[in-house]
Amino acid sequence: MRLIVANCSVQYQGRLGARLSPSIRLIVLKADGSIAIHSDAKAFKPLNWMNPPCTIIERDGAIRADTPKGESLVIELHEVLSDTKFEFGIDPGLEKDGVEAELQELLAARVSALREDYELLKREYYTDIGPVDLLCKDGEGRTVVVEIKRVGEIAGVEQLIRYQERLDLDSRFAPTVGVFVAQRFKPQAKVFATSKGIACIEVDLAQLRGEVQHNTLF
Amino acid sequence: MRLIVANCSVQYQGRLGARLSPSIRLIVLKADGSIAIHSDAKAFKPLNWMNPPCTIIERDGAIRADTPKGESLVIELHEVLSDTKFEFGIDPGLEKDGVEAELQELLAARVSALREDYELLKREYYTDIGPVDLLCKDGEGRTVVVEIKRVGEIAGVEQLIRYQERLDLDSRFAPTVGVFVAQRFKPQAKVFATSKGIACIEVDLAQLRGEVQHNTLF
DNA sequence: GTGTATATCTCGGGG
DNA sequence: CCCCGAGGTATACAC
Repeated sequence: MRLIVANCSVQYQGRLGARLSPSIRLIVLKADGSIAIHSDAKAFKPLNWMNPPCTIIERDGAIRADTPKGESLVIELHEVLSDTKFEFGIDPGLEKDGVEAELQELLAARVSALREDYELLKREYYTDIGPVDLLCKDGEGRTVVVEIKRVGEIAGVEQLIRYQERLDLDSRFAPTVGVFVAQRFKPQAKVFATSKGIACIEVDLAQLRGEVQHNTLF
Repeated sequence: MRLIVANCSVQYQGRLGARLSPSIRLIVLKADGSIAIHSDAKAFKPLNWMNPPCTIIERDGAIRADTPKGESLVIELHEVLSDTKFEFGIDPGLEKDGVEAELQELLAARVSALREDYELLKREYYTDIGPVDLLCKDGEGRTVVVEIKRVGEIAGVEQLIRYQERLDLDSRFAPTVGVFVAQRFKPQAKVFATSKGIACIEVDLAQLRGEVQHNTLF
């Protein structure tokens, strides 16, 4: 990783056009060929950046990066305050928990937590318009399409409806029942889902963890 | 801006849980109180981060940040390779062109580019479920709801349908006509839109710029 | 490669 | 505050 602190101007042309007039900024050149230009505010987003693969040329106080797709980033260095280089090695990477995937995993292991008579048919059932989180069968033999979100919003309801419409075309599944599961629901999403005949079930991650743990132990 | 290169471990607890086992990384502490931890790959996304407002405490070779909302980030510094500080001043900021807003502006200035008989009623018409990009009237006096995207995808069609359904409840507008405008359409989105009776119009940004320019000049 | 969904999304704007 | 939508979204994953 190479870190340059410099007064610089930047120009990006590609998916859109973007310019940075002269100011002091941090320029990060990473081992994978990526470039990021940061101001002294906002942790997350660089002002400008370039993703690999790109060819980087440096000369005459300027750094230029071009991608095969025709994007270009030009950094003019007016005054370099610092220019250092470090060897990092390979990062072991980030471990996460509490994302939607874990919620899906926990619910797949115990769909009866949603409703007693549910039985899991398939987790991540792939339709040609995207994957259904959980496909279940209820006590009356109806196919239940389950969409899981951390936060239940309108877009999730629409996603669920798309899947239902798709599966309703298949005689093995039609007519389907839709169930929207989340740790928290936006009120509008709940209203919208209900108006479409979709049940909203609020689940608690910590509680689910405990239940599945209990299931595994005994 | 303070730049620390160090062998460190990181733990985040908040919206989810995340851990980083020991490795060399770049830690960026910005003037606004934000913190970002970067590995030597991927330009855009930090491995871990913290947004302001947060209170940062440093002691015993550890940096700890807490937000009022109960998020916490703990960085343990095992070995510091570099620790430098720079004054940046205020950044003049990023200037962009070619984003959706420009497309919307250009089309608002000349809705007849979409269809000859269109007349603009209102740009950014606010409904209670979100803003309609352009509200127009066609030659037959029908209300036209226009949704603009740089790239036309299924989600955009659903957004448009939501607005239409909302405006169809209003006798001043009902029944509405839906028009989906983009510089480029995903085939699925086109199929879906057409099946819902929504017209897809592909526009060219450069051409629109020229036309509006022409309009302004003569 | 395209297509789809997720994200500690971030960021900005309006009410 | 929240809600909503855009983003050069990035990133992961299945087909």
